[in-house]
Amino acid sequence: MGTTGRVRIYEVAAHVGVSPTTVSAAITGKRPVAEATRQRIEQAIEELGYRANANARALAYGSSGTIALLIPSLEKSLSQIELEFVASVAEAARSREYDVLVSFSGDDELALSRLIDERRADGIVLLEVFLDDFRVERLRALGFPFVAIGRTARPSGIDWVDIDFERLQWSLVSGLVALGHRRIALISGPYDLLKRRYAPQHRTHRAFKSACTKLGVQGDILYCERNAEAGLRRTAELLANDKMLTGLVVVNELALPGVYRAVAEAGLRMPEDVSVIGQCDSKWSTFLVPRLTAAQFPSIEMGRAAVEILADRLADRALARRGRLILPTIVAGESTGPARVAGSPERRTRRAQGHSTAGHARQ
Amino acid sequence: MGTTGRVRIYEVAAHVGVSPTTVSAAITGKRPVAEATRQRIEQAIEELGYRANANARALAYGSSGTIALLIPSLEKSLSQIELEFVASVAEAARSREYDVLVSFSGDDELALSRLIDERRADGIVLLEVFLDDFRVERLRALGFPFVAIGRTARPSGIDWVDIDFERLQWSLVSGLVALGHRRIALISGPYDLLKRRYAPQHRTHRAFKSACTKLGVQGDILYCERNAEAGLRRTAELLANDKMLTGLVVVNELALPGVYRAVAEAGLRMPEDVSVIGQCDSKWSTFLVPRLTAAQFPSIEMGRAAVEILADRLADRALARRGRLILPTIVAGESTGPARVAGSPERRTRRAQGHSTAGHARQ
DNA sequence: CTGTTAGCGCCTTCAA
DNA sequence: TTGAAGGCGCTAACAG
Repeated sequence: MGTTGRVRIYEVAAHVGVSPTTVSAAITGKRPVAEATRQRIEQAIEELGYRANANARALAYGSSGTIALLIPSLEKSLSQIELEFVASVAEAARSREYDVLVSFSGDDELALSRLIDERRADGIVLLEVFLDDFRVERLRALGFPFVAIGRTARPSGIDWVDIDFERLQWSLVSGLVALGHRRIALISGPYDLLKRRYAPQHRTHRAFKSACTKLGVQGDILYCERNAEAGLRRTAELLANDKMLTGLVVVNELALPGVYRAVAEAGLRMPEDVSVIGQCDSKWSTFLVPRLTAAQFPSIEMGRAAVEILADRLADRALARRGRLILPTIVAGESTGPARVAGSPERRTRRAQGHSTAGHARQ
Repeated sequence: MGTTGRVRIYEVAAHVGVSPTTVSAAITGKRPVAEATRQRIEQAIEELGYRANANARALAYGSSGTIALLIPSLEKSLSQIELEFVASVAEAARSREYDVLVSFSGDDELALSRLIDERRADGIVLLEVFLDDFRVERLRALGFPFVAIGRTARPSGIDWVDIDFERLQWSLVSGLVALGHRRIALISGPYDLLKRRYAPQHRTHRAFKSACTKLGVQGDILYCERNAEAGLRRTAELLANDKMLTGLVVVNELALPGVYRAVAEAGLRMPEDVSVIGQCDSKWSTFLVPRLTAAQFPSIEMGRAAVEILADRLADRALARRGRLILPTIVAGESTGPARVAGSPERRTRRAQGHSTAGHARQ
């Protein structure tokens, strides 16, 4: 089946004794075909193993049945979160009969041009959006169908899917505060990204600060490169400089392993001495729970939603622009309050006592 | 630039005052064009923002400038390793001016047909190869260009890139034995995959057994589903049933977190009581070292090699078939010999003593 | 209901 | 060195 060298629609037509047009009609269903002929055509297609050439069809249709996933690499390494998007978008696209072109682009200008001007994709799913994003502006100006995962400062005119940062940070911070934590820190991405107005970071910071203010606790922000080494080094500094700190909110997935180790190497226990909440992919969280409370990044849900919106738009240009906020699921680990009442310098003294953590003994 | 609605080669030709043929010639360079005209053409292309329609070009050329990455999902979840392939293949392909179509296929028959019969891709990179693989057979029968990441039982007639399992297992097992371990286990994937003749698993088992035999140590094999929960449960059973076990070789990346936790929850220390060597992605290994010795899975190197071979073949059909073995880099953690001389039942007694692991105290 | 004609946008003969 | 004509394989518009 389909193992044949080169079967065109002409071969099928000749085999049945009709014109190529009729075969085309039978396949696309865009015009009526007599039941008898349609059956003979279908049989011939089966026998000859015919499949329409996608390029010829794309040329005739003016569209390629392909959506592109544009992933600018912020730095060299990809987080698990970003990679999960690929899988979820690919799967969602497949169920709607779209192919997926991935573009890990360093040069967005060129990549966009390939996709749009060369007509390689009918629509685009955009990752890693900035508050001011030239890609978004350009796509909107062109009227090219796209969905942003993340959103610009004023996203009213576009389709997007994003995390509900406000509710997420409120939920995380208020959770720590309810447990008795009074001094917490946000371990974020590098300052450079913030300066470039990387949207998730901006919204996270604003939401974190806002939550801390409303709840009356001190919340500092630590900038940290997106890798484990930086996480280790920066967190070690943080813990050494601020002995009153008892709660960490980590939104830098790639740094998380380092944070984890820094806490351990400082002789502190999780969660008794320091409670850590991490926003990360579900695989990491599986690993880190029960010591960690994890906000599981909803890559799969977001990827699916993006493709759904994009496919709808490709099918019908008349839709209103859509935005969708998604709240990550929070998997509660063994978070507890600080071992001593926060405010006393007791936290670090436990270190000298050399207590055991074997077996993750609870209480 | 390139922001224009629809610029065809005709527009460029008209703008310059030559025929489309000449413009085409200037672009492809497949026939001489006067220097003066070529310059005017290039300027017009720049001004008008012209880019050749990829579908039309593909139709005329008979090839699409696209390679496909075919990723059968063995189970639901993708390991970090598999996902790294996507990134490395995409990057390598980009530098050779190929687009990458990803296909996370459940139904390979259909996916292959889309790619080959519908001419969506010029070549294929195949992941997750089995010893007998119908995809390989079919692609070979068709003479369709492809590179397998992994290899069939007798891969002489195909292009492939694979791990050097023999040398890897020898190196891992002999390393443990040199440290004094006499009883070790391989934590592998599920039995189902082995039965289906999943190639990496077969080769790993054979190499592991062979190394154990040559070195005169007992090496058992534990089958384990590819997720953290199974890793935890199965490893806990293993440790409980075999108190003499002191060394683990884990080739199941998705189970590794569970293995790690099982060791901790059994009250055993790594590496003093149990030495663990894991074959996993570099991000995991960053997290796990220093307690773990890691064989870093060379996804990036393999992805690059695959694209390189494939691109060469697409450029020139006359090449001899190529195979390439790659040996993972081994990052040595704190592996040590067993705490007591192997052979005595001492390993487990340490548990009752309730010693501390705080700060990963060395010695 | 079906066939003929024309065109999607590019490339490649073949003449000039 | 250049242009005109024809084709890649399919679909859309128009007759019949």
